[in-house]
Amino acid sequence: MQTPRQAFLDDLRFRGQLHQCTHEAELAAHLASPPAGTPGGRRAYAGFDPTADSLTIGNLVPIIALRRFQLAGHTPVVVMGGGTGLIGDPSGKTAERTLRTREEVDANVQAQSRIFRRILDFTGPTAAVMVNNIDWLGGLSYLDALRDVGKHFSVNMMIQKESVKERLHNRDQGISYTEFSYMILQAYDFYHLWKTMGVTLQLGGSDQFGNIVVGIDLIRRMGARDVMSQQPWLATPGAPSSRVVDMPQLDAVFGATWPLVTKSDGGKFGKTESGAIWLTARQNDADTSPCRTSPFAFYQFWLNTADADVVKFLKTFTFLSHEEITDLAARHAADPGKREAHAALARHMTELLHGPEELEKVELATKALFSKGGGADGGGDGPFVLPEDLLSSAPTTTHDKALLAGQGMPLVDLLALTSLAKSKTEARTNLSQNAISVNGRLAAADARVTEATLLPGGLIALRRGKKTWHITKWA
RNA sequence: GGGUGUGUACCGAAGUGGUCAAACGGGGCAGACUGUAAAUCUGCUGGCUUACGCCUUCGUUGGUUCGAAUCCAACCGCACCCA
Repeated sequence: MQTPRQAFLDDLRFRGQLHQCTHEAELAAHLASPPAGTPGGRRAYAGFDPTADSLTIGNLVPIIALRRFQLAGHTPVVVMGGGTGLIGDPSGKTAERTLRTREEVDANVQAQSRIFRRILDFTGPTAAVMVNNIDWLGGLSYLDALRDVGKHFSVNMMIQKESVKERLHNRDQGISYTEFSYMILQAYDFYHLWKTMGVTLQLGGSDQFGNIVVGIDLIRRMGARDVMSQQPWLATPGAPSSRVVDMPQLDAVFGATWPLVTKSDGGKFGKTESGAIWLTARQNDADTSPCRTSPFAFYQFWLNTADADVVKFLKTFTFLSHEEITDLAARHAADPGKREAHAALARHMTELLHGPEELEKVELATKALFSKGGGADGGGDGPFVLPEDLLSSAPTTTHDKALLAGQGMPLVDLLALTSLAKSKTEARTNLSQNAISVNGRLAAADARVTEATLLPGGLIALRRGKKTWHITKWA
């Protein structure tokens, strides 16, 4: 019987989340046997770039990987790139990045930490640790860095790296010395975490494998000195020591990567027509304005996962057990139309990021808007009931109530003022195609809105197609 | 610095004096069918107009012409080659 700590890698493998891994067998053994007196197990880290004040679902994979690590009985370490974020990672980027100011980066680090507190457990023996690499990179002197760190890097090796090579051979988009050095900083991060906190594993996306290996290399080189001074956590009696006899502890440093998330239709994961899917709805807890991605939109994103992707996403993103996932996959195969797997995915993710209360609201709204005979598609019987969530998630505009007096105004004119149509012509097109509903009822091409159209609260709810809503307020 | 190309709508790409709001493909939006999928089919895709039609647009600015995306000039951008 495996212990949870051992099972970490197998879990990742089941979920298709193990792409590359250094010394897999040794890593498995390493995870299985943390030294006595360390209830927190082993320590692994993943880095995050504070380029925005929130994270998108593209960033979800590393957070979830850390949480899996934690659930397996180990200690996750979140490294906020407050320092590296000032530089910018050239991986996968075709153009030099714009530099952020230090204030921007600091603010982003603060804002993002909410998300980590939500998913990771910061209490108990395996309490997650959050650190900011500005704390050690910020104080690094240029000369010291060149002497102590830079000496271990061969430029010949660095220019072989894919992320750099691409930019070197691109005639009109070169790479600055700044971004070229990014690799060194990331490697130094790993070294620093290893030395001061005993972090022995770095997790990252497959595009990070090169950087991770460079970090491992650096630890082997710089660490040779440190071993001599007998760092206590390096004395790991249970650790495998077969590889390098004279320097066993230095061998116990690992990297593992997951594959980049792809969609079956080749589209970019995490992007919709209306932009990226964010993990938070608001700028901060005090903010009440609708922005980012509402819980409703978040839920809908997952619910609309393509059939071909749904099982993969369950494996990648949820903490459901292998049995539950296998079961859902079977049910999905048996009756795709029922969309049980989609619903489970959407529920799980929404609850994880937004909590049970929000999930409940979102599900009510979904039911009201989409189920047959619900408020939005009532088809004539009973008053239209506007789901509360729509008020906060749908785009809203305010208009002068005087426009509704008497004959009111043509619906065409109103649509052109909303996010639903860019011009009257477009509005007319939509109307003639029976795409527009007012307060849940299909609207005629020559329809007008009057005071009689108003819902309680002075609102009129417009819908284009099946899913696109716009709320108008009248005052 | 020299040469040769090239610039058309959201993107790609036809169009080389009137019949051009500009073929075709992709993308987008909507409808039908379904499951709030996928695939398929249909419509729309510069603006205003119930409509006839009108207005603005083919890198920019001028010019030739009754008439210019199309011809001329200058300028700007981009690509490749030479230095």
